[in-house]
Amino acid sequence: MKELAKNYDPASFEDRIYAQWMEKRCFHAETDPTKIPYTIVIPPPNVTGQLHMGHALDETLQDILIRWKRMSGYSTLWLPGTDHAAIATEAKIVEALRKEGLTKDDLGRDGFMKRAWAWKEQYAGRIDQQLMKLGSSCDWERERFTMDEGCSAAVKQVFIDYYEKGYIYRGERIINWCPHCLTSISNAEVTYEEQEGHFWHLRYPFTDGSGYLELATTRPETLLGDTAVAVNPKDERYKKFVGKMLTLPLVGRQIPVVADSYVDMEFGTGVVKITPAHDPNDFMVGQRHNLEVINVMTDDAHITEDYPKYAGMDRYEARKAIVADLEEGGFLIKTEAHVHNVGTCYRCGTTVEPRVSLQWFVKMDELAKPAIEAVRSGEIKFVPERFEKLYFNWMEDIRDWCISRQLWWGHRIPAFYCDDCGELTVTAEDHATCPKCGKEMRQDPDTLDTWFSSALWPFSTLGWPEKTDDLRYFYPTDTLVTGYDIITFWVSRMIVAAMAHMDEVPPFKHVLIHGLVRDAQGRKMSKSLGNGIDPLEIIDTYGADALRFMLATGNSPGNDMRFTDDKVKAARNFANKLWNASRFVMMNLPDDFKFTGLPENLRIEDQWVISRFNQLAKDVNDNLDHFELGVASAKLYDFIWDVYCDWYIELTKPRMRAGGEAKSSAEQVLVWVLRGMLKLLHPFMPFITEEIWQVLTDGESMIILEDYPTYKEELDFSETAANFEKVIAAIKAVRMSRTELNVPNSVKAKLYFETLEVELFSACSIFFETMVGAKELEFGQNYQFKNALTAVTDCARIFIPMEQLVDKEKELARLAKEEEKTRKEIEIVEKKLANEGFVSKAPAQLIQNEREKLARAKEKLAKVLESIASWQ
RNA sequence: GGGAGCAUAGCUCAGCUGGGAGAGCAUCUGCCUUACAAGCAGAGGGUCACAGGUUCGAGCCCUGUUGUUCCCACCA
Repeated sequence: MKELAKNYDPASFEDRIYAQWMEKRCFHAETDPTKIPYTIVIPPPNVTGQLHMGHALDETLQDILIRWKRMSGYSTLWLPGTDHAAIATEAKIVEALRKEGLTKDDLGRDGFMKRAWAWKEQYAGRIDQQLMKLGSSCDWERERFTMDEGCSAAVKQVFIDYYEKGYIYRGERIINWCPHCLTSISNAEVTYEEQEGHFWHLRYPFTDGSGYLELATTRPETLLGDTAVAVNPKDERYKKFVGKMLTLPLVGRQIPVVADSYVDMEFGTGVVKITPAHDPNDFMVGQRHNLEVINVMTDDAHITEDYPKYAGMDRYEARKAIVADLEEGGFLIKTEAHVHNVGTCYRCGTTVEPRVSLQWFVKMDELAKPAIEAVRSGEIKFVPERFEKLYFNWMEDIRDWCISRQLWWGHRIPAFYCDDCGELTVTAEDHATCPKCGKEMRQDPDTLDTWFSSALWPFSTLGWPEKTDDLRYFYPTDTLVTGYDIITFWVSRMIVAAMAHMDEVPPFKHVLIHGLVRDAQGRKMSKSLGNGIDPLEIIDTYGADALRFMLATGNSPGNDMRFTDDKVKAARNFANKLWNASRFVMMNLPDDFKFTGLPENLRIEDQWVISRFNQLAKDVNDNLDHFELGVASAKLYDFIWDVYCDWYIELTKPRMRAGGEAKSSAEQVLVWVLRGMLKLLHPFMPFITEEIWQVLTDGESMIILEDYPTYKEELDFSETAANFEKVIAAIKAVRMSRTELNVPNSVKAKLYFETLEVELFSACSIFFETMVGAKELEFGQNYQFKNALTAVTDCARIFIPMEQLVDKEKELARLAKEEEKTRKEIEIVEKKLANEGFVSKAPAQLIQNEREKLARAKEKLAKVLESIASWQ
């Protein structure tokens, strides 16, 4: 038999194991009608050159689920995400071009796209390298979909369909514009931050010279585009001014006073200047009052040529200049400090500029209805459930979705214009000729919001709109794994798209929501803070299994987790423990060892460990079924470390030394449990389990092709196991009194038992000899020792007579502590049983348990008291 | 302003439908017991934020309070 290397070194086998899975096509998805399909969707990796810990979490969770399902007999497929980070991607490429002294326009659209693809390929290798170990169950060969290769037909189809049904329209809207990225960004992509600014109180004079209105603004530079001043119609102070004209300072334009309920009478002076082109609310007021929309800024937020004095200044320079001019002209009353929220671009951090422009929109209210219903009816379930509220909040208050982006990297909008006659055509063709005048048409230069194509992921990747076998077999998918931060961006839109285009069949059944991975201080990992951790470095240091296990353990779905090195280290130590335990088992196997399964004659400790394992298999399957990955992995950790390593292996050591049947039966049980354990753990730590498995089975099989263990009725030995727990309790009690009294392990002593369980303990005498330094065991009643330690459990009193003097005070103190603990327990249980309400209403089984507990505690107390008395 | 989460050991967090307060790390004690010092055997440490309520019984359910984090909306 091969041997495991002396040291656990993940780097020495992880790559090799991965290559084997790929070579044997272990995760190749098949539309096998004899199997149940299990499809999983995970979010798009961000192809910007860096994989974040959040993606590592996505990959890990989905990989655990896939492996578990696969071993449980399902045909599995995962749909990895697309490259969604269009803005960031484009920005990176533009930046690279700039360094070469080039712009997008120098390359042209085709040249730019070529360049972008080359850039993407360059990073793809790195991303794959990182992803492969965490998301190793992905059949990359088959599942490589990209934004232009895989699903552009689907994107066009959906766009045209929406357009024909009237869900897509083109309209002038006030949108968030990023003057740095030069593109519109959706409301969801704007982050608000508090900034210290000023409140400038201004004076707008009436044209007829009859005084002025005072108003306040935080953005004086937008004054150039003012086309009205508004007051609340109910405001008695200003009622008489409604309809009068004002002269706009510095500009001289005549603007009306309008009445609109949008104005808050309580705030400021109750008078608001209206700039429809540069504020969303003002835009709406402007629409209600038919106000002119005057844009005063260029794409990159500089003042336009229309205002020669300020032309070319950026918005902040213009603000200074205008404030100075206002002051000079006597229009400035006062300036106050003011803290207000400013919208910034979530990508580059630039303050967004509300801006009127012609954009494409999807009308959402109708489309949202079936999507809301899909969750409401329970067809789609969020885990944990509370995130459904977030979903409903968003969907029920949904706004139209601006889908056009002024980027080149993305799906182009399939709309064409005729420059001659102004005709608009929407078509799937790459070129269009005008249906009216026959001229070549010009395609809309914009691209679609990347979430528009991402929203189609659950079916576009399966070949839709073609009716492929994959689509029939794997749709709808089972589970979506993602973080709560993109429920609104992506999850909601996938549901909407599927309900609209897949005959109202929801795209997935479960949405497993996980939290964010934060740094050790609990801060969000971000580039600007520089606190991001590269998963690849962690893998290099500790191994992929350790990182995976850490990510899956010790947290519950939807809650954020902090990333610390210590946690990864703990996971690595666990892997090391498993490695060494396996090594121990294997080095004790004879050369001609054949695994034949559980032997006929199981000893008590065998039944105990088998029964515990059986229960573990049941628990882990249950937990995984409920997406409780953290609980499942914690149970595996406890079983492997505590039950198997610290107890069972130790228990078998005397048998291994003894040889003969004792040894050979122990070998079979050790290997049986080890095999089962490896299989149960495999989804969580695939590499180490596969490596150990292959050595253990002489490379004859792969663990990923094995069946996942489940609960077996015939392996339930809970009664024997409960008995054996008594032995464990006794060993622990003896250990405790010995260590408390500082009796080293090397000091051997005879143990005297007072117990009714003579048979049980004498059968287990070997364990007392090897584990707590017992010379031999004797059973009897009414022992009297002058100089002995006592260990008390609820079914036995054990004396350990010592040759050297026992510290009487210490031993008495220890016993007193024991007495107090036991008395407390008795008190609690007695109180409970004395409670009439409890006895009459609690379940019978519980009452029975309490009675037994009381009896045991009383027995124990009696024994403790006896021991104390014997020292007097 | 609307909504949600969190508050449990020194730290990081588990605790699934209400039924004997847990883990890892840290601390202390004793061990190189030939699988493992990345280890072994033990110990100490918690009014489960606070106040009420429901219940025979509350870390868990309800109400309120405080602290904290996040999301959405608004902020002229």
